[in-house]
Amino acid sequence: MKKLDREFYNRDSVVVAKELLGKIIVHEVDGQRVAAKIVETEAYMGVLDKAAHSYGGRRTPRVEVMYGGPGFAYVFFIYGMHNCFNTVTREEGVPQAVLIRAAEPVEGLDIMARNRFKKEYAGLNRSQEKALTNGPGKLCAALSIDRGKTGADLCGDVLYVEEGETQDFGIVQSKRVGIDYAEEAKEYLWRFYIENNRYVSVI
DNA sequence: CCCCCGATGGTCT
DNA sequence: GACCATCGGGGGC
Repeated sequence: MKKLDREFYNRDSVVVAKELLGKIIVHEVDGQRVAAKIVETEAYMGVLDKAAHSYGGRRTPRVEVMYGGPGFAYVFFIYGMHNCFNTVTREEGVPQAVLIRAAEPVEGLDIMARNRFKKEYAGLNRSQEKALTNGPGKLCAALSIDRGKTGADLCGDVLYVEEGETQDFGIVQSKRVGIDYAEEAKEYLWRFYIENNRYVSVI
C-alpha cells in the first residue's frame, strides 16, 4: 500500500487526526512487518492548546522534535512506564502533533501478543485479544515503539503509515482523554475514533 | 460492569 | 519535589 507522504502531515492536527483513522501504522522490526489500523486519535494543536506539551511555545529537549518539520515521530515516556506515539504535523516552527490512541492489529499478530503477554496470539483469551492495542501505551508496547523512536522519519522505511483498505466507517468526535488539568481546552472535541470499533480505548 | 488506587521514572521547576 | 496525553488489578455490585 502507498505510504503517506510529508504533505499529508503538513496540515493542522485536527485535519490529520481525522484523516489518520483507517490508515495503517507499520513498524519493521528485524525484517518483520508489525502493522495495525488506526482507530482512535487526538489532535494537539500547539501553542494555544493548554493540553499540548508545546503550549505557550514551551520548547524543551523533550518537545524539540515538534518544532521540526512534519512527518516525524514524537514518542514520549509517561507515568514511569508507558510510551505514547505521535506524528508531528505542520511546518517547521509550528509545534503540533497527533496522538495515536488505539489501533486494530493487522499483521504480526504473534509478535504483538508476545510483546504484550509473552505468548502466541492463539493463546490469548478474549480480553487479552482486545487489550493488545486498545490504548496509547498498549499499542506502543505491541508495536515495539519507545521514546528512542522520537525523530524517526515517517516517510522512511522503518516506522511509517500506509493508506488503509477503506475509509468506509462512521467517525465519532469527542473530548480528549486524561487532560483534566487543561482548563477550557479539555472541552474541545479534538478526539476522533471509528464508530463501533472494539479496539477504541474509551467509549 | 464500575470505581479506586498504586506502580514507576523522566522531565521540568 | 511535583507532575504526568496510562495501565492493570482489586473490590463492590
